[in-house]
Amino acid sequence: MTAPKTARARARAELTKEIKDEARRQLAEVGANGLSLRAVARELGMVSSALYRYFPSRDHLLTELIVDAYNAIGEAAEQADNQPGIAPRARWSRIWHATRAWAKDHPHEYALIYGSPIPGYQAPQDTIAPAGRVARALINAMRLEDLRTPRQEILDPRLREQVETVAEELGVDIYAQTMLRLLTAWTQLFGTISFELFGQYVGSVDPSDLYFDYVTERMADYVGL
Amino acid sequence: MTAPKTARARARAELTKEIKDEARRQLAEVGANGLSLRAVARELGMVSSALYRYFPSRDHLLTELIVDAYNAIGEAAEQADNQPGIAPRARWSRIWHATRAWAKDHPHEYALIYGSPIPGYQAPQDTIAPAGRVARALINAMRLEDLRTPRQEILDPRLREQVETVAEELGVDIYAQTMLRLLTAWTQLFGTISFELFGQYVGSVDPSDLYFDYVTERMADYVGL
DNA sequence: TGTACATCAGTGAACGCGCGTTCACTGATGTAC
DNA sequence: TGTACATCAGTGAACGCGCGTTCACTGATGTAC
Repeated sequence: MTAPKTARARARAELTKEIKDEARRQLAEVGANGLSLRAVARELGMVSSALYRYFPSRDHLLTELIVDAYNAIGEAAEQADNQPGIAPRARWSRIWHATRAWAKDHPHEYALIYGSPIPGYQAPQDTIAPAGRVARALINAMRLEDLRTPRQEILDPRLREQVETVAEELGVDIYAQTMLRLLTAWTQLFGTISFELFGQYVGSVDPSDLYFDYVTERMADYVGL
Repeated sequence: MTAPKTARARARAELTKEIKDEARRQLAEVGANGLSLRAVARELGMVSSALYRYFPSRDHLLTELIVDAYNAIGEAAEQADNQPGIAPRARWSRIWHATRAWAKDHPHEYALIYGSPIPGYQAPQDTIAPAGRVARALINAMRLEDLRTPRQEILDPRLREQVETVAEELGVDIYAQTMLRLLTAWTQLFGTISFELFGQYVGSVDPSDLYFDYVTERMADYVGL
């Protein structure tokens, strides 16, 4: 976080970045499980043990890649929503499309965060906050009156409690039913992207561009936009 | 498919099953990428080369596990819907819950089919048919009048064509908009299960039982049940 | 401004391990006559 | 029913490969006085 001053610090920051970039490149070829420190070092013309000056272990490198990926997709979503004076429904649509675009541009990083968990790997706390950025962007796109629209739906009181806790933690004043619908739309967003990237739409809506447009609209309706 | 007659054939069928069972057991521990023929053989008290009498390669074994998993989750869905005289909406709900229950009971087999693609592995044609069984079960639960309810929704003609092709292949007379909503609900079903199993609901709707009930109902509404 | 010492990056060898697949082979089971 | 031959299952050794991590080390960069 502090600005690098010495040549050594600058070199360190640069090499750290190069290691992560090369690791990302390899991720795209062999997936998270195949990611090998030795191969990364080889590609950078270093000896494998040198990497241990930068990352204490393979898992630590993976964790950084995961956090970076959550932040990158979150930032893509936020960037799509940085234009002033746009109607909520258009903002919603822009966020959906930007999220999908990032995923299609970085399929293996996407798989790293929204695919199967890596066996033996335990996600540390650091991943939780960045993991919520896309969801947060979607909520931000909604007006207060959208969040507070009441609905006639039976709701189990224990489920209501669960979502009200989440809303509190997010610091959002949101009607429980709307929160649930947002949660469902959020699931739909990533479910649709995952199905597209992981090949489940082959033989039905593949290519999925039009279908994605369609779902974006349906889910905007669904959350009351 | 033919009944085993000779002792040799019986032994072969049994060992093939034992190999797959052991492979599934290991899948649960180390995931698809970690699945090792040598480890499977070791566990069965065989020498690793012996497995090549049963499966020509590791990829072939994986393919069989994938096909088996699709069939198992499909069968779970169908089994849930084999009781006569139940209303469509209840059938829908039973299928949703049975699918989730199978996934929770077999998280690693679920990840094998609905998680990130295995790098370097190419799914052969054999997986396509069994992959559709859950979707087919959902359609079967609906009445003809549910499938044919018209809706006032703008639909891109190219998207309409895409889904009408699917409907034809399925041999179902279904209104295009309803087909799309089914596709969305199908995505929601697996998106929700994946998010639950892959840990995305940690910190919000975890445990997810009540939330899953809720989504099941919302999606039944959504498809017009 | 110059020197002495501390910090750090990168090396190269080693440890201990695992993997998929091939191949020539032995011995048991099945088949045709 | 018995024999001769063909088929098949399983062995054990080998090929050629890759991995994460540790450790004692050299030499360059940074810091304090």
